[in-house]
Amino acid sequence: MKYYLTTPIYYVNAAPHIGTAYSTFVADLVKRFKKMEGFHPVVLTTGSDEHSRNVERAAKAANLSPQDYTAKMSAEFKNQWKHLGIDYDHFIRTSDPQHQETVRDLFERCRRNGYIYKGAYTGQYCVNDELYVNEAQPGDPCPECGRPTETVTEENYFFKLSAFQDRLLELYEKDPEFLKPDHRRNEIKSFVAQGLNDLSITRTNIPWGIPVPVEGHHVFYVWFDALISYMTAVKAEHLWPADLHLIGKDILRFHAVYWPAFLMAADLPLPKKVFAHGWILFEENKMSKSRGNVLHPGPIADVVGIDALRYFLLREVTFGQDGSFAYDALVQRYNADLANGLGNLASRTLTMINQYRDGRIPDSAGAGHIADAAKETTEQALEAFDAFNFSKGLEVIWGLISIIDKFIVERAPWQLAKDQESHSQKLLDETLYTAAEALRIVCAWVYPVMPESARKIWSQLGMPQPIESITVADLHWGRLAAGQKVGTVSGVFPRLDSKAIEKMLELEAAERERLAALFAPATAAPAAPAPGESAKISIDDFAKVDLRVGQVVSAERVKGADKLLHLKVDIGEAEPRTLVAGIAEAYPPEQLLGRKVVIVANLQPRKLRGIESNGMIVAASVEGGKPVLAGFLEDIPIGARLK
RNA sequence: GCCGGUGUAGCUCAGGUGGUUAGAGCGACGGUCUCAUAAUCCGUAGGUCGCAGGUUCGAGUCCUGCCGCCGGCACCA
Repeated sequence: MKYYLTTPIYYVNAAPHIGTAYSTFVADLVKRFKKMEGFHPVVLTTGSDEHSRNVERAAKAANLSPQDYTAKMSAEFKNQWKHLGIDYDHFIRTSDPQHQETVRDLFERCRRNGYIYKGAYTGQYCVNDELYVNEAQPGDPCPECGRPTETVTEENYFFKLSAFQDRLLELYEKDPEFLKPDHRRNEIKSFVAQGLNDLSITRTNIPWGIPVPVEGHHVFYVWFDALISYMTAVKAEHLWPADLHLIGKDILRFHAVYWPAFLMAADLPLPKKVFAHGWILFEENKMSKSRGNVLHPGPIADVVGIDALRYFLLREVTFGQDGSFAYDALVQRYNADLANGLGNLASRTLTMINQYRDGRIPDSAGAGHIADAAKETTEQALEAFDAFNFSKGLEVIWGLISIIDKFIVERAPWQLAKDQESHSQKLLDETLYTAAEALRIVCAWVYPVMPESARKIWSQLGMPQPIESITVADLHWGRLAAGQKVGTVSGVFPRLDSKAIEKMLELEAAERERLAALFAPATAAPAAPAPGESAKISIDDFAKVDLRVGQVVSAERVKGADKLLHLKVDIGEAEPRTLVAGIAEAYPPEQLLGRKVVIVANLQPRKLRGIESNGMIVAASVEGGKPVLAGFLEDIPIGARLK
């Protein structure tokens, strides 16, 4: 039976980081595990999502054509995955020519079934997130990224998403396996239950995209073209539907709502499962470009090894929930679990076989209670891995390592070796066989998570069969052949010292420089404004903004809104200005009383929650962080203008 | 504001349908063996099980209220 799984098709506006690597590591693990379980073929698709106005602009900023820019970016992804040992089968680029055909086919199918219509859209659009902001006013910032939205008016094709509300709800209800983890399914259920709006799926005036059939000047909306790449990749092999889409929680809605609706509309089979994992935080904080705390997998892998990074992420983070990466936690877990645990067990077991049995696996059935423990371990680990609960599975497997270590101490083979009595020698045989056989089983279990390290231990055990071909049958006790010659013993996980962290920090800094250089605008080119950056303005432009010093005279929360404060600010006019500011989460109202703040005095009035806001309070903010108000160190009279 | 989740030893977390002294791993401390990567193994850790009530012979385990944290939606920057 085949098994087809996918990673997200990664958006090419940033180089791969530890978050994208995480998704991809898990996909690689699942692929190897499913192979062990006997699925055939097991096929993994990854790729790059390359269309959109934003990509087009980024390309322009780098003084490259979209083709060249995306080629460079997708090559970077491919290089990273190669460097990280990812065993993927297909790398699909949404700009691949064969992909156009699939997209058009999907569109035609939907249209033939009556789920596409032409309509006009006027509204706010965020270039950065490819997002239409339905209820936004002109000039409003994007709810996702905070960048200003742009007003667009387009005649577009719409997808009748609203027609699928019931069928989607029925899907979630009838097939709980479709969407995991459970709490994500509940979120999506309540989202869909609130009602769905039709979706504009084409764009005009963007040359960089897949042209809509017949309509030369339309291209497809990036999500309409991206999701279907999962099908393009395996069209020739007829592997659709996918058995698993691994995604991050940030793109859940596209995969759990839009995607199945598109497929329903086209009369195509639905994927079997969508699993949304959480984010990898850096020491409890969200990683983001603007915070400058994005970590990359290469520098970490170069110091501790790819496998150790994989192990850490999978063991430390409960799959499906957010998890935290920290250098010291990585080093600690490496030393405790890999060096002292698995590495040391392999080392002591193989060394004893060399010393006491001349490097040959002794003839014995092994100790029964350890065989039982191994069987129990396998059962529990299988259950955990099948449920995508990798941290639990690894915990169970490490439990067996602990049992063997204890068993070795109880039997004290170094004592038995001194006694030439046949009883002792037989017990020594049994002890060594037991340890080696249990190690073999642990090693087989470790393979999907840490392929290279498992391969090393496997070969040190002298196993004739390549580890890539093992199956669940190899997890049974007694498959280790007596008389087999073990290989040369060498440490698989050398202990790390504190210098490892310094080294990783150094390499991370170097990696950031490399990536910055790679994606920097070409030096000779005139610097076009990139998204998030600002174009230069003249002093006259600046003079248009009336910034004033004001003093807060009253502040209260706006009922029914978490983030809004209703403020009255004295800026030296007859009456204090009334304004509404989204700073309630950062500043309790009483803390603001009497505070001097900076106000944009000539902003167009706007009603928020029924209160007319006449101006704006100036605050600095970072993505995902709370706003911080601008203020003055010296005293300054109310009403003073900033210029 | 609405909906959902969650709050247990320094850290990460287990603790179906309520029942003797609340557990594991890691870290820390003490001890031990010597095959092994100063590893292993053994022992110790006295934690108001968020707070306050309630049901019950008996509650981390059920109910109510409150507080904190997280997520989704709304709202918003």
